[in-house]
Amino acid sequence: MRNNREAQRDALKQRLIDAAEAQIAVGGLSGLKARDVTAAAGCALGALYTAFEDLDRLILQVNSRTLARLGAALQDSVAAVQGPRAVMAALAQGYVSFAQNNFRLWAALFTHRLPEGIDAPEWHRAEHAVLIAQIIAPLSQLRPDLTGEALRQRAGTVFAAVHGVVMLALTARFVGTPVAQLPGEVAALVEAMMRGLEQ
Amino acid sequence: MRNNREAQRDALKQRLIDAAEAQIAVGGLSGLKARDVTAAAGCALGALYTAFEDLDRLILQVNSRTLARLGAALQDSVAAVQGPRAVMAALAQGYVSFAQNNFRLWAALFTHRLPEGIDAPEWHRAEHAVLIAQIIAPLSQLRPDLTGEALRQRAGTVFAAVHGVVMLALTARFVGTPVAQLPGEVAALVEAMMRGLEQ
DNA sequence: AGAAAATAATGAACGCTGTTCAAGAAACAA
DNA sequence: TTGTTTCTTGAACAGCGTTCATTATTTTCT
Repeated sequence: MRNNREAQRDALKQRLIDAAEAQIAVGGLSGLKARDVTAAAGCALGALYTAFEDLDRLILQVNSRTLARLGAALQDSVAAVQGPRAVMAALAQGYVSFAQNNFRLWAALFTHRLPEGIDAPEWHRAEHAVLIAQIIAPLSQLRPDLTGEALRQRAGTVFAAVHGVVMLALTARFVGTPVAQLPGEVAALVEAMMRGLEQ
Repeated sequence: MRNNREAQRDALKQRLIDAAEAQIAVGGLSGLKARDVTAAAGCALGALYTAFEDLDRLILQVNSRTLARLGAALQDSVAAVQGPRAVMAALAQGYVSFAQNNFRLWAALFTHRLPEGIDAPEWHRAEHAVLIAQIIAPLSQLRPDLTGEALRQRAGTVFAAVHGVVMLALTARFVGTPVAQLPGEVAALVEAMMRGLEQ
């Protein structure tokens, strides 16, 4: 039965990803320990390295899940919203909420680095599109002159600007908006960008 | 001679900070190793812990230097510039340049975290004001209605937005503006924000 | 000046980390 | 069943930050 083998292997992988996700959610990326995660998954220490190349690749899987959940959350946030400006505002607030409610998993998306010289597989690279995908439609309504790569790039800049405000507010301890004012400041930023970006 | 003791102690501290700065500049925060830094500073491993409480506090000193240099660089970038919009644009470009030319030291400012539960001393906290200080004057010209804490907060948001774009462009490998387009995208963002922020 | 006390420098040793690998167990093929 | 392949195991390894008894130095006292 080859099925049995592969099934058990996949089950182990899932248990490891589950355990790693739980551990990151509680203690952040630096709280993820090989010994703890294998203990929680109910396997030996060495088994981790039969399922994944190393800890970094396991983190990749966790980040992959987080990106999927983030994409879904953003989609939900614009489900009942009409008009490009309102969509942008809703997306920004959805992003703020997700970052707050999934703080350590969200932070792991941006703080994790593969070892020098190794880059992430293409499928994972592609998953990051969810961060920008939903910005493109409303942006192109506001700026019909932008198309293709230029549009995509401007969408990336809009995302990065909002992300910067959220990131500094939630993680930097010296600069950054107080969390209580975060939704308001993000709203103001998005509105200003939209007004300014309109031709 | 109490002077001699203190002088030698201070000299050791300086050598350690120098060595740590050099090491971070080359290999990033994760490239900073206690054994390497003490070897480069010409002292024993244990001596580091007579000069600083731990490696984190040594990094704090390096970040302190970087912030001072960044502050000076921003000041230089607006030295011969007139008008609030032009000052904002110059500050943003100065920030982009500094981040590019001092990449790993700049990144250390935002990636370093003290151990959970320990927060940075007030003097270091205060040093981060340089990131926002120069934004306040031109912003208050564009928005005379904003004063005091509200003005300072909006300045923080403007900084965070620019920082986000620079950060994602230089460090995130999946999203973010290509470095070649970074100055242009930042310029567009700042202009849009300024246009949008004007009442 | 020399002796005593206080302080700093030293590097082996500790505990923790991610990762490996020889040995054993389990699953498959004959 | 028997032989072969595959996976699992956890002790062992190398590297890390940090500590601490020991040694060396500097300062203070007489």
